[in-house]
Amino acid sequence: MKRPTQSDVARLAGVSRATVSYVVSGSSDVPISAETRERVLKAVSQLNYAPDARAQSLRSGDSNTVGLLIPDLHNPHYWSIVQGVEETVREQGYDLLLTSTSLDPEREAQTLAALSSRRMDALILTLSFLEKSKTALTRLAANGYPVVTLSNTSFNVDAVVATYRTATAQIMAHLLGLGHTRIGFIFGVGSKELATNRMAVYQESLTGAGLAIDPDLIDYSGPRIEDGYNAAQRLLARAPRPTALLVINDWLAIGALRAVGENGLRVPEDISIASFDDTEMAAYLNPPLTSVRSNGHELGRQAASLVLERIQKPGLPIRRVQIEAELVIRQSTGRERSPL
Amino acid sequence: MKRPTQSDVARLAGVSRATVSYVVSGSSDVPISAETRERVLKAVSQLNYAPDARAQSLRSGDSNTVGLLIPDLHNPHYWSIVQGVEETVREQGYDLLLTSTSLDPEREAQTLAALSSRRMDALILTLSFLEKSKTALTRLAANGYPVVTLSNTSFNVDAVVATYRTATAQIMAHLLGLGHTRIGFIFGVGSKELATNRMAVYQESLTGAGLAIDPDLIDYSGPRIEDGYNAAQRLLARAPRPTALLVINDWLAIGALRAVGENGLRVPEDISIASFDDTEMAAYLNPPLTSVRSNGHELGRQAASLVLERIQKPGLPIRRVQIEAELVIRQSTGRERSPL
DNA sequence: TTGAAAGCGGTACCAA
DNA sequence: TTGGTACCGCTTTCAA
Repeated sequence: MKRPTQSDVARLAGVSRATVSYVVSGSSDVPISAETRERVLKAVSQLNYAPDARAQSLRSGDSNTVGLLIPDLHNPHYWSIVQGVEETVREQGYDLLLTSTSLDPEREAQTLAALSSRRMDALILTLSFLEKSKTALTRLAANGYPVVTLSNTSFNVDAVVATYRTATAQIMAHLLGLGHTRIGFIFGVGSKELATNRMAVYQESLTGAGLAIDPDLIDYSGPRIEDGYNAAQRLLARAPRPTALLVINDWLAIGALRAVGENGLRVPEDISIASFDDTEMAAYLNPPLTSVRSNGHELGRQAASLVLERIQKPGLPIRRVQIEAELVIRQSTGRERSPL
Repeated sequence: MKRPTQSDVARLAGVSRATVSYVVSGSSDVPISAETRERVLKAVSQLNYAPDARAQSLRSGDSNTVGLLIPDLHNPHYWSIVQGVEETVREQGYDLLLTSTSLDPEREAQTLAALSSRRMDALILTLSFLEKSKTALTRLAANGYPVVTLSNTSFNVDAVVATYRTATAQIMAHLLGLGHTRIGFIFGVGSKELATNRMAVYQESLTGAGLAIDPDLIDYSGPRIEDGYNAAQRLLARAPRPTALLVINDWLAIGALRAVGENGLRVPEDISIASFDDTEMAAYLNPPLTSVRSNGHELGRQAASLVLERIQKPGLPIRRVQIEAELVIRQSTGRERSPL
């Protein structure tokens, strides 16, 4: 049993396909007699007809769909981005095509190409492998196709970027100010290209304070919550152990928090923990997490707005929205006073 | 600057459109001379041509897209479902169209209708408002369209359901066995239709133990983390306060955990907390959460597999996969011993 | 081995 | 106020 088409409706109502189209689309500029409209509508509901969005899209040129590429569905920070995007595009009558690359560089490039086939009205990308995806991206954006990236790229497309420089300097100053001199860094990021400036500021702050950079205190882990746990375990096994842990995101910080607890250490009395993202749960953890707020939800909303606006006005110049991350101090950081 | 079409490639390569189609699709059953293929491929890359997926879909009948409807993007449980689905469909070469209804009954029904227009190859639905969405759903599934629901419905479609009965009875027995007689229930669920059996078992267990059902101990809250926090605050304000809190999901449990902490109570010494879902973070919270595992990731995978299989074999009988939720006891529950 | 042409299900212009 | 029809970009017979 096939789905009914416009023709089926037309036949049943005894009108032409054009008339069905007029009635169904409700275009007010084509006058249709009340009587005809009635008949068509009856046929529509009788057959349970719904126009084929693909055909409409093919003909009209737009698909009412926005594509979103996310590196990793495990990280709550990305969820909040998705939320922001989904909300915003939906408000404007668009649907969301979601793709994740599972942090696989090959897949990221492939996916970019695949997305191009779908002729969506716009694309929102949180790229992880900038170098690798460069060609595909520039190709996509070449003809003024609405694309916005949420990564700190230098590509010639609209961008919404969270800038971590200042906030990272602040969190380091905060920790240093509390007397911490051995600050571990759990750097579990999908691709190192991504958070380089946070790493840079971490190191600058250390040397700026006259401290040496101890490679043993930097742990490159995976992106899963247990990776954060394991990284923290490794770091805590150092002697002397770090008295503060900077964690690349809240998700891993949860794992770190657990590891710390299992080692019989209290936060913040024995060890301080600070992280990035400040996702919704950060304030509710035990203890509430000191975190650098990057506000994924807002990033998502901004990105969606930008790209939706570009659909309307293709002539717009390239825009670059900076959202300053902001340090939120809670109870997971405190004065250094552990005997070691 | 428009995107190049098949015709453009054909013209540049000096062949017919059909030939381009053959080469691009790489269909081995149509022999193409190496020389021609070469020419076409060169034209393709020169023009940067990518076939229009909408046209392909319109013509060939399938869209390689699976739709997923989720009630609430805030709840991590749903995220794990999304993950499972996304992974699975992607493995099979499908894309994912994600829609959330933000727990709005009207939107749920509308969305269902809208999804129907898109002629996706299959639909995976986690409905919240069963009664309200009934018509739209049955209409959708009417013609053997591949639909699977993750809700405990009686509709005549494939279903993957987590059954909570046994596990809920177990968790109640667990709490009761620990000596708790005042067990609060934070019931922050999008739609009450959904978790009725958990509520039923909660009440049955109470009466089964010779305990009265105290309506003051049941808090109907919202689905956000702060709703869990507020609900717990309200419950803790009762006199005498509950000595255990059963929370409808991990997300709200995080909020509850915080509220408990702010009241100066220790978990589990002063109060026990147990919840549902056992999302990834449950084991890492402080203390690790006793939770009923419903395994969203697995639910998502199963649902996707089911529906993908149905695409292949439309004749399959309706299937109903039950996944038994399973009690995972951790450190957030302990013996009742508070002086009150 | 390649090309011509008929659709897939709509939209929108032009005529009637 | 309604109908005829060209076309969106592709796939797939059928012929050549």
